[in-house]
Amino acid sequence: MARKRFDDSNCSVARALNQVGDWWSLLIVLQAMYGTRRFVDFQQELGIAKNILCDRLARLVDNGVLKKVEVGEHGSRFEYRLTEKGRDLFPVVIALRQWGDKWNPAPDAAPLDLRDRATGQAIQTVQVHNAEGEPVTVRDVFVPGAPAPGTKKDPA
Amino acid sequence: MARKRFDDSNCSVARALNQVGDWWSLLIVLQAMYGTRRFVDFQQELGIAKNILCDRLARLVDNGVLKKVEVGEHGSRFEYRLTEKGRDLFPVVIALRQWGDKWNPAPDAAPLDLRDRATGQAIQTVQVHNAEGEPVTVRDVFVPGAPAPGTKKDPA
DNA sequence: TTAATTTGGTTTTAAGATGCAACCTTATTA
DNA sequence: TAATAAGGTTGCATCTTAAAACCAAATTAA
Repeated sequence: MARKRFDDSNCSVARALNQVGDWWSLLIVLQAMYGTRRFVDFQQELGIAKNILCDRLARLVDNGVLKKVEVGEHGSRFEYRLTEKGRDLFPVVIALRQWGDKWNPAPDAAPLDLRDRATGQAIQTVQVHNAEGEPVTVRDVFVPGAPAPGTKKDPA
Repeated sequence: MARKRFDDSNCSVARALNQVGDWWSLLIVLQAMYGTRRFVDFQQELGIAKNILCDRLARLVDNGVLKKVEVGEHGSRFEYRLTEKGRDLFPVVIALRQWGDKWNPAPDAAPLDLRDRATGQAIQTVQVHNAEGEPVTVRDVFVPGAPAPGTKKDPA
């Protein structure tokens, strides 16, 4: 059977995953944030098959995450650049990267050292903040109107 | 050919995606954050096939994102609960959800209204902050030692 | 106490997705 | 003019996936 699609799910995480939730798409976005723009560069840096790269780039363009720009200097060459929608994935990618660095430290690579251009200092760990700006965990929050966790059925 | 695995990639995002980067895993984590713990509840709420759910739960347990707890009250029944590693995905999931709400607003569902238990107020949008606590975008940051974006090769 | 149901799985089977290699077309370079 | 690079497309073998059928143990209902 076909892989399930979530285009019309009423969960926005599911719909988001429909756009960037496969193996390669988010890595392509990550590479784009690192400055990669050209087909061959994506291919080499990610080690991705060309047909898959074609498909994913096209899909990301369709979804408005990337835009395909014909660069005139060399004739029919293209660049894939992040749109605002794509750049807006920055917190997602960074949060994921920090999670990976924390819980699956690289055997040989240093954790992400991302610095603010203005100050030269490292950025903070991405967290969820309440209205006062204090970090909160999943245990500190609730969804209005939803049953409290663990009380839905079969309350153990 | 088999799907490429990234267990030993030196990119922590790739390794993170190896653990929670497929379609279902992150949705399972999301459901777990909403309080779901039982096999059947995951199945019903996600509409996922049982064999896939089995596989993903086992994989998440293997990766230390969930733990499988035998609940004694009814004999051989189990609960799947988030570990600290799993709860630590909170900023990732929330950032993704907010991105989805912003760029692919639900046709019929309201955007996430997540509130701080202590204050009752809505949480903030997840952002990347510099050392001073000011939000930064992908354009405001750099990786020490890396070439500036767009200057690597074939500088257009 | 027997039958039906729930829970948590495994198996089977098809339709898709993936990776690799080969090929193709249009530019550019030698 | 030949060779190479960029950006794809096509075919094929192999995996993965989804759905439904099936299963066994533990409850619950009658």
